[in-house]
Amino acid sequence: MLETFETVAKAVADPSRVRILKLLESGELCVCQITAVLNLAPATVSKHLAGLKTAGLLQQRRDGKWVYYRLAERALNSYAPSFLALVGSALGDDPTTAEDRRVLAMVNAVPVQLLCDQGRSALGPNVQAANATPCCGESP
Amino acid sequence: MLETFETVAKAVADPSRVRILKLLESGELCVCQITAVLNLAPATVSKHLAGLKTAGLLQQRRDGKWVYYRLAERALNSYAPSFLALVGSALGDDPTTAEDRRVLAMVNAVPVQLLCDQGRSALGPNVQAANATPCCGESP
DNA sequence: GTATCATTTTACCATACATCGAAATGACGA
DNA sequence: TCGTCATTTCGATGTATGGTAAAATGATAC
Repeated sequence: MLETFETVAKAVADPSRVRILKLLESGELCVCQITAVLNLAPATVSKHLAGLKTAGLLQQRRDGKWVYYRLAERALNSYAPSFLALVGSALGDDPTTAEDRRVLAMVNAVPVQLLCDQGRSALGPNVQAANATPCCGESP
Repeated sequence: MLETFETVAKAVADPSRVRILKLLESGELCVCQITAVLNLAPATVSKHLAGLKTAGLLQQRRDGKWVYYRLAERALNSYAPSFLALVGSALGDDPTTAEDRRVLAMVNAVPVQLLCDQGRSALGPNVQAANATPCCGESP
C-alpha cells in the first residue's frame, strides 16, 4: 500500500520521467522517438520507461522492431490513475513541456525508420542545441 | 515550474513524509508529537518537516517552546494543493496509516510537556515495539 | 543573565539512483 | 541460418538522499 504509493510517487518525482509522461499525452511513441526528444542515452530512457511501467503508469506494445509506450488506460494499481490525472492537469504551460512538444512535432514529421537510424540529426539543424546538456557555452 | 513540481513530488515520494502528511490531516501537531509517532530521531523528523515546508505542503507556528506544523491551507505553489488532495484521498486504509493513527490517539492523551520529556515511553507499554526498526526478533 | 529544553543545523555514513558505454537480447529480413 | 538493428540489461560512476549523533539555536523560566 504505502510501498506502492511510494513507487508511483517516486516515478513521478523525476524530471525526465515527467517529460516522458507529458509527451505520451498526445499518443503512443516508440522508444527512439522519446529518446530523440529527451536527448538522453537510449539506455537511460529505457530504464525510465521500465520504471514508469513498473509504477503502473505506462503500457507497452511491440510492433516489429519497435516498442511503443503509452499512458496506462486501465488502473494497474490503486494510485496510478490519480497520479496520471495530476500530471495531466499540471505543467501544461511549463517551458520544458512546450519545448518538448515543439521537438515532438518535428519528430512526428519524420519516419520512425529514419529517426532510429540517425537520431536527433534527422530533425534538421534547429533542434541540435535544444535540451542538450550544457557543455560548451554559446559565445554571443 | 518543472523544478517546483519535482520538489513537491519528491516530498511526497518518501514513506516517512507521507506518514507525516497523513498524521496532520487530523490537525496540527508539534514536532515532538510527530517524532513520538514516527519513532525516528528528532533531527530526522525536523529535516522531513523542513522539506515538506519547502515544498509548500506544510505551515509552521511557534507556541512557546514548541513548534506546531499543519497542512498548508493556502496554495503556496502551483502543485502543492493537488498533491495534498491526492495524499488526502489515498492511503485511508493503509495499515501503516492505521497504526500511526492508533499511536497518535495515545499521543493526544498525554500532555505535550510529558511527551517531550519522556518521548515514546510516556505512552505506556503497548506501543514500544510499534513502528520500531526490527532489531532483535521477538521470541515466541 | 543563566540554565533548561524543544527544535534545527552540521557533519558524516550508508544506501539509492540518474546517467552512461558496452554487452546481451530478440525480432526482422535476406 | 545469419547479420542487422531497436531495445534492454549489465557494470561502473558521480551525485543525491535518509538516517543519526553531536553541536548550535532560540525561546522560556528562574
